[in-house]
Amino acid sequence: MSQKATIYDIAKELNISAATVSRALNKNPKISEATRKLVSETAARLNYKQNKLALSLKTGKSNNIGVIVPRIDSNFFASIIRSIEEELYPHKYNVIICQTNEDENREIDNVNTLLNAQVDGILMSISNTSSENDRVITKVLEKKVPIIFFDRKKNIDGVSTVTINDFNAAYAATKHLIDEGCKEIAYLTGDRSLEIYENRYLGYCQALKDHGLTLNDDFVIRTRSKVEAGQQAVKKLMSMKPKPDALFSSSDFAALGAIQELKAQGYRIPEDICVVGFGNEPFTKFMELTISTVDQCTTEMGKIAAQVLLEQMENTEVAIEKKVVLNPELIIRESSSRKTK
Amino acid sequence: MSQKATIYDIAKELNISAATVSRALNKNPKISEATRKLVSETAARLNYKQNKLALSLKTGKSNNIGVIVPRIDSNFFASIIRSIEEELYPHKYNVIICQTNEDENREIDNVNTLLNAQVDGILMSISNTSSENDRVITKVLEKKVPIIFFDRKKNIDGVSTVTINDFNAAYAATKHLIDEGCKEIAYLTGDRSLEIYENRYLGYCQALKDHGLTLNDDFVIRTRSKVEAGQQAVKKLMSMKPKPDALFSSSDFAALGAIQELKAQGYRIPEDICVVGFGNEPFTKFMELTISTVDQCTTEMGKIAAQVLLEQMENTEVAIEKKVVLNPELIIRESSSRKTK
DNA sequence: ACGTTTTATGCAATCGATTACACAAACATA
DNA sequence: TATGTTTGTGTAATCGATTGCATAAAACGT
Repeated sequence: MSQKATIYDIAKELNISAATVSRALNKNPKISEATRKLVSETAARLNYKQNKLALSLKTGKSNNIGVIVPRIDSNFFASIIRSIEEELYPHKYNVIICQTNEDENREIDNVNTLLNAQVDGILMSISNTSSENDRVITKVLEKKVPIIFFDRKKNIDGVSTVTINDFNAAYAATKHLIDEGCKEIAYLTGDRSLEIYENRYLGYCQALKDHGLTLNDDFVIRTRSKVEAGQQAVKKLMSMKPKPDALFSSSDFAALGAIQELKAQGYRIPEDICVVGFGNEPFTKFMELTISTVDQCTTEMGKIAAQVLLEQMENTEVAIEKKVVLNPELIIRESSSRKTK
Repeated sequence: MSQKATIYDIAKELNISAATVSRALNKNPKISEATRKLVSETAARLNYKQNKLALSLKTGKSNNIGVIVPRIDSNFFASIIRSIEEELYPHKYNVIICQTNEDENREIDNVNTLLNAQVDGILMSISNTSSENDRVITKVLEKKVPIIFFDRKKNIDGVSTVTINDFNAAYAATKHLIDEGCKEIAYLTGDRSLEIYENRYLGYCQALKDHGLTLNDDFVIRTRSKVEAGQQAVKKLMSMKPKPDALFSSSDFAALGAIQELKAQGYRIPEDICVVGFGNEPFTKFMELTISTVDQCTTEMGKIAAQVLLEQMENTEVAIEKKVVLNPELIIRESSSRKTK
């Protein structure tokens, strides 16, 4: 009986037309008070729920937006997604999430799925830099579906981006280490084909240069964002001569692994070697030895990305291209504070 | 030009009917090879994407499922959601996420929004126990939309659930503390109007009883899942006489706060007091002093919840009610290991 | 009492895809 | 040659809601 009621069911029940029911439910002033009341009572009685699919088909607006990230079970992305959902909720948009697992094919598939689903916009943190990828993004733009990159971006005409200033962040972190008296600063980098990692690398290099230190290529180690990878990196680094007296990691997880391995090898932190991570993962402030890191303003990033998207969805005609760059904050904690010790 | 192409655009282009185009795209064998080729070429050229909204309206299946959680930026929920998405992805379902922030009205609103959006099923971790809530769930069931509770459930006829055995977990944790020689075991509890917390409490009580210890009500403290709350609780507990010699917390965060405060007060862990948390948050194994905790098998929970939902979506007629209970694992680490020390 | 507004409602097209049914053309069979 | 069968397409209805246009009924003016 109660299954899914439509406006036709209500219309039949009351012997009126579906058009009248539709108008009554939408509080169209042309409908008499008496009818409106009858309709809304009947709707409630039949457990009527408006079918948004039908509405979307008619209006061409699904009120769904898609979010594509490498994975959601990382504090960074989870926090951004939370923020996006919070920002979009009052505007009645639903959030569809897709994970790529850093897989190019899945990324492309996700974009196509979202287009098929007729999302009104896409928020995306890209995970690879292939040109096949570019082609898909271009198709999105051709369909006038606004798309916005956050954090991990790529420069494509017409795509707005919301990122942090990775260069400045890395520069500040490196300078901080120099200020603490470190001279042999190693750097654990992520995949530099991604802009964020390239920019962090450049910030690191520039800070060294500006302070009269020379870049030692052996001190730059490609490290996955894993505890074990940090441990490995330290094993390699501490067998070099000279040894580093500071470590800047583009990942908090690698920084943690590094710290664990350093301690295991008997080094004192920050006395013998200072460590700074990146990401402000929750654990960095929970540790016995709190870890210095860079906060990536996830809440703000999600919020602003959503806002920029909202703007563009209202303004489908003009393709405004916005490039928002947030300024991340260097959080200095025990792992790199020699002076206050 | 390229905006959104429909099968009608393709039909016009080739001077054939939309029906033929539809059949060709669906590889209907009645369509000649020649036509099929022409159609798919034209579709590609026009950047055609099937409009799933129209399809969904026709078939009554949206291929979207909704996930409702208190918030997604917690490791627990993020990890479950990841698992759900991974499980549903091969089945071509999209995941719409909703956060309640533990707010009853928002929870109800989310359910209604999902119904309006015509989701094919709902996965939900409830955050309150009002009866208004019950009524809404009942309406979902009337519409034959399968709904499944995970972790935080509520007993409602026709609703399948996937949970962990909180009673056993708490029992095992408490017994472990007893085995370590603890006799005055305090317990930090969450909101006991939620089943999970009530069951953990009962497990704790039963373990005490079975081992000849008496329950001391003063040792049971309502504590939010926050570091600060754990600190507060310890301040209260350690000023009692007798003091506890063990602490079982229903939250890892509270356990962490407790440990910090205990150390600040000069207590040794686990020598003076043992601590066990709950949740297996990432930081528990990263700490200098690793924290014993209960793993809630998030990956499995998400996976199984998704599987149960898939089953029920295929079987809309028969309302199978499944109650899956996973067995969580007690992970013993340094914060409660006296013997191995 | 008759034209003119106003008010409230119905009709029918539309959004984009699917599909039962109909049917023409080509080919096979008797 | 007449009839049956196969093959490939087209016609039109359908999913559920909205909305421009038409119109009947009521209210009003003179």
